[in-house]
Amino acid sequence: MIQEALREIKRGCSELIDEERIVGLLKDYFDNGRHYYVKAGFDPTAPDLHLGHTVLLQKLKIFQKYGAIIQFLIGDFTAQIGDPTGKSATRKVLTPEEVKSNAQTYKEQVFKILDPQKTEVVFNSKWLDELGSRGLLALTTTFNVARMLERDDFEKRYKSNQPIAISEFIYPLLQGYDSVALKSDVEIGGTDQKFNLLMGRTLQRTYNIGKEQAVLMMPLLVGLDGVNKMSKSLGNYIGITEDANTIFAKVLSISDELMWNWYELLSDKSLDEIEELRRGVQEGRLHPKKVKEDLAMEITDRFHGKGAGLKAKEEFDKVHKQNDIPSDIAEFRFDAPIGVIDALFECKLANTKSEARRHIKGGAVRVDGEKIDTFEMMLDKGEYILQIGKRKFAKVIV
RNA sequence: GGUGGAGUUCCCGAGCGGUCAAAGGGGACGGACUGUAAAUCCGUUGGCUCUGCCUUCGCAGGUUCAAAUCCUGCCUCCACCA
Repeated sequence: MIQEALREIKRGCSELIDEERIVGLLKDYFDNGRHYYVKAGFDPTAPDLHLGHTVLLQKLKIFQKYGAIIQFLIGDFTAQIGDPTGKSATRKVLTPEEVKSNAQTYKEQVFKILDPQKTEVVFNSKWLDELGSRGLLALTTTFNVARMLERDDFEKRYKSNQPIAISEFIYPLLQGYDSVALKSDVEIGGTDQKFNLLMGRTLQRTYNIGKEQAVLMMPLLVGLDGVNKMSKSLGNYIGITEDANTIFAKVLSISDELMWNWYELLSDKSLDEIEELRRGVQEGRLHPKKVKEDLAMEITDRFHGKGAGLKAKEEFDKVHKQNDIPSDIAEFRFDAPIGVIDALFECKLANTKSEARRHIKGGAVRVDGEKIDTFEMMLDKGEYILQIGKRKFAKVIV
């Protein structure tokens, strides 16, 4: 029982520190029904979650299955500093209203995965505000610069004479202090958080709270491009509030190779089931596309309710396999005959008229399914289906 | 506070008086091939009333027939020294 739980907990993780501690917690839960606390911190500056964030959420869900109470920490105080992951050090300070509204958004999105009954949403300003200068000073004396520089990012910047703000040194301390205040038993986070996560252990020891949190690190989800980590700024992401058809289509667009990684990190399927799928594909019994569709449907269902995935798949097949037009394309009406180029522009299929021309020249434009090769075509009274490429459609009524 | 360097089209990065809407790469978008996958190959990548015209090379002026390229001032970023 414990072994099975442990296996699920470790699934996909890149590193687990203090496995014995986890085993102990699980044992206590199975034997005595005692709950324990698993902490995960989130930044309130970016309330829109994408699939990358859900890797952690999936993991938290598994913990909930095995007796954990989740401490869903919203770092409203620490957001004022900004985690020093190499980017710009200064950040916009959020107003309390903004934090509140972002937190609300979080809750709505997060509870699509987590069980609210087993989750506590907490804000670190609660105890960090109270800490005061005195407390902060005390906190800083527990650590020293040399050790702070052990952190990869700091070390690199220090050696290459890049600036490091003092406040950036404070950040890991505060995050670690969160674990002291919350008395967390486990903290999970991305691999990029290793230093901060370990700080929680160190400080729990320093402050003598009688336990040291285990640390579970998850790899960063690789984005749609198959190369970089999923991030909004790189545009290789799937937002969990995106519509069902988009989510489905985006998942289906990842490479077969990446699919297995996503299965491990995002699917509710057991490791055995996934292994079986993999073998099936290897032996040619299963078409990789079919396997990927299942994953796409599972993920779509997760955010849009059961059945949404299947619907999205049907819509997808309708558009692509049968070369049919989608069922919900935008309609545009014009009072007078209009040239194709203007029509493409007005229907927003092309951002500029020059772009419209280029697409025609490149053979990408179809009117009612017929490829056109002239700029001069006029759309007289009637209905037309305009199309650029395979997926951009518009209906024109003159 | 002092000294030196840099700001180019979505990004990186060449260009250093005309042949520059600006090399090359990346990304993006289109085409072929497929499973609208990946990989690969090809094309496009400032705007428009499109064989031409207009606006772009940090900002503002100036020199010149002609400037991204030269000069002046300003702004911003960075490095080194203090």
